[in-house]
Amino acid sequence: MTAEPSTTPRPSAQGPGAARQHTLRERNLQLVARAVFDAPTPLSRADVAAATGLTRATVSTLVDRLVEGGLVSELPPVAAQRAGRPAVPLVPAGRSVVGLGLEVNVDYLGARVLDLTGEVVVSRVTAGSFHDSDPADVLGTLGTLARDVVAEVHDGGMRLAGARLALPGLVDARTAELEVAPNLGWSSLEPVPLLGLRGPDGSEVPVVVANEAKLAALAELAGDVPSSFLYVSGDVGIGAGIVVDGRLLAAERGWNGEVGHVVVDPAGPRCSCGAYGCLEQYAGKEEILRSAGLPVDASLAELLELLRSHDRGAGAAVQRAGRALGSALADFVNLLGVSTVVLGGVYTELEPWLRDEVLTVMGERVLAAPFVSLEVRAAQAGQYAALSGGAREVLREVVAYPAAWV
Amino acid sequence: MTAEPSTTPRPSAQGPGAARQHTLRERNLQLVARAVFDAPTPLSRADVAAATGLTRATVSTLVDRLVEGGLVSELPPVAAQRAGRPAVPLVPAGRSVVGLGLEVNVDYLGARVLDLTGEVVVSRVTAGSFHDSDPADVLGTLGTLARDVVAEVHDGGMRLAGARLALPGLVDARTAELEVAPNLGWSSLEPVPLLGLRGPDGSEVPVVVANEAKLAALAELAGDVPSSFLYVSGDVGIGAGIVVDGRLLAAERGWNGEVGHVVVDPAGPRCSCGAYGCLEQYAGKEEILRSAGLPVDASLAELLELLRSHDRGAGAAVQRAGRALGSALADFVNLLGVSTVVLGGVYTELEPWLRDEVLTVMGERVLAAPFVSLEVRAAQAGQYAALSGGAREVLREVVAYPAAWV
DNA sequence: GGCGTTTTGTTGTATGGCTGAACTATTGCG
DNA sequence: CGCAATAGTTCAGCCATACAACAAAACGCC
Repeated sequence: MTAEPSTTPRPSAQGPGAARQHTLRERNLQLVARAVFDAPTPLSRADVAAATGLTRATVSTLVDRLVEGGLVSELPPVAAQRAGRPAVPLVPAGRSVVGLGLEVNVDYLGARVLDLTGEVVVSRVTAGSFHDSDPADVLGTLGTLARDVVAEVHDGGMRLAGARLALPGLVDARTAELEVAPNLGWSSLEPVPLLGLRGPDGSEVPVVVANEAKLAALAELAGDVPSSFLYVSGDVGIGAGIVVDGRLLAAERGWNGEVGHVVVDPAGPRCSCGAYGCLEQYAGKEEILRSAGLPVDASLAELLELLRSHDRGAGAAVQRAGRALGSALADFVNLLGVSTVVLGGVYTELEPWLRDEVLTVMGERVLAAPFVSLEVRAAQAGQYAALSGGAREVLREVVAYPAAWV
Repeated sequence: MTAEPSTTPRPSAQGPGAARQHTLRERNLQLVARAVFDAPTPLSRADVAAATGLTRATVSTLVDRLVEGGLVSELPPVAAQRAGRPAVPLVPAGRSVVGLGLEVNVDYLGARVLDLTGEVVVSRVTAGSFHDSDPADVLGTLGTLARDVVAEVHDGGMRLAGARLALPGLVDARTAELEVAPNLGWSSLEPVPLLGLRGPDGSEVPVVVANEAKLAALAELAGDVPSSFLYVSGDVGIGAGIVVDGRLLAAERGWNGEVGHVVVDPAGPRCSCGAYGCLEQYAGKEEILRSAGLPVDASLAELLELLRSHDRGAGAAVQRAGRALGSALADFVNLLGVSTVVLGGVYTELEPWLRDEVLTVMGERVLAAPFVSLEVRAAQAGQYAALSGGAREVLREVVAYPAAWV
């Protein structure tokens, strides 16, 4: 278990390396895997051939490999209504290869395992309060939890492809270092060794660290969002993930999407970052609560309660946040040319009260507004989206480089 | 002339199509071409083999194809200082395959031809005043100019790979339609047919339309910029190009980089776009001139004159623009995670007076500022950068898909 | 119920492009 | 002048795909 492929640098399926014979294999395996995994309804080998442009002969050998490798399963052939030999439906293999999502956030930590069908195999979340916590302590706890989960998965005969650790802060994708996580009070540390995560057979489990909002953004891809969108996650801080063609837009060191400190009003209140009038001072969770007349450590439920009872102050607070958010998102859309915005984090449940203000301001400020239809919607991935997004991302790589598994 | 390849949809070198034997050829041709074109000093066949990981045998046949196709030239073998058979240096072929850049801007139009070495083969620019002009008229004039240039190139025995038309406005990349160009007074038209451009042998010349600032951004790649940067071009309007890994970041319909209407101050002056306090109201060319005490149709030279003589008002005007620009760029950098900003258009010459303010404000507002070194520099591509950038972009595609030319 | 039709999946054979090793070409050096 | 070193070429072998023929398993029609 805890397989070899993820440790190797990466197959040259589309890398800049020299293309050899086996490169063809890799690419076509990927092509076939994508066809099977992306199809809304199970395809047969012949369908795959038609979809990919490969011949049925080639598709047959490739599919056989994927079945052997445990990435694809064959369903019992179902007699169609038309003439001809019945086709064998191909589907993603369940409970075979799985991905692990891990997360530490301000008020919980958890682990979740997904299989290639997208189903949840195990999910364990523990509530807690990790404001100004000890990294070694918290990550050690998560590591223990993760080890249990990995063992359980292993006993079930599944193979773990890898793991993603989501953290609410600035993560350097190259060095796997957490630069700073203000709301945890953590800074400048390497989280992976602190997990101490090993497979039951003592093998290494490859863990990649990433920003929480970005992984949550990827979780949306399980739904019916377009392949390019902007995900904005509101909490104490405000993070964002930019998804283009189903993949995160990568920056030099992974430090993009820092929407929380976009200028809303240079004459506004001073922000913790040192500047004035940042978005966080208008649409951050604590600021919304405060301006709704609640204590900053109040729960989202309390705010929703007020909103549902048409409380004046709460309504005004959320409207104020909506205007600021709309202004920042308009900048975002002008710069990136994306037309769909998904609201995550606390914004998900506030969406009914935020939506109108956000759309109004965006309509005013987005230059291309007359030509495109801007869409703002609530996130659909449910709670602990980053856990699912992380696991999903691991599995996306499996499908993208299936050659390592056959 | 005016070759066939660009009309075909596109070779499947990295497209999602099925990988066949000849796909290997295409990819490795591309690999070898890139190696030869990107090398700072001429490589031999053996060097290319070492750089790409292909065997010398394979490289030899591939290079022979590229030489036959006129993309690569062999220099006379120069006896090295060390032992062994002297190597044959390979270089991009000059005056063989060429790209055409076209542009209509507010006060000029022009055409420029570059060859694969990056050298200018022909360049013709005509001054004019195209504020509120007739599109058919102006594009017809440009078409005539272009036809002359194409004929000249053809008579010189060169082959034209294609053309890019740069326009200062919102261009839909899919439909090749110009949505709106405020400073020309144009809207909703198809520019390419109005050019009426045909090769001397009556063949079609494939023309792709693009935004002027984006093509100017690509021209910077000829210099020593990093492969990812942000290009901001100041003029009456303010445009931007986002370059990631040497390529423009593509949005759904090509409408990104609209930095001119980013929020600087919601309490600021009303903008022509309908919103308040847009960047253009602080750092647009006309606003800078006005606040420097010059008429809005004054030339950049007059402003520079004032600045050089340490005029108070002019200095303050540029500082004000610099602060606003810094604020907008900080948002940009926070969102995209790029650390290099190139100042183009009128900002190029204003850079010495802008730079400090821009960097100061960015240092305050960029969240990752403590961890990265932000760089702000003046554009280096010279005048009419979009002409060079457009021609360059045509040739980049030739190098990226050399299989069509061998 | 047999038989043609239709569609799926498999089994050869042919082909193109890369590798690897041997070979030729051309220089420097002792 | 012969040897070592480096560049480039030639040729057999291999691998993954295409193409075509074939086997399998249904339907339907008389």
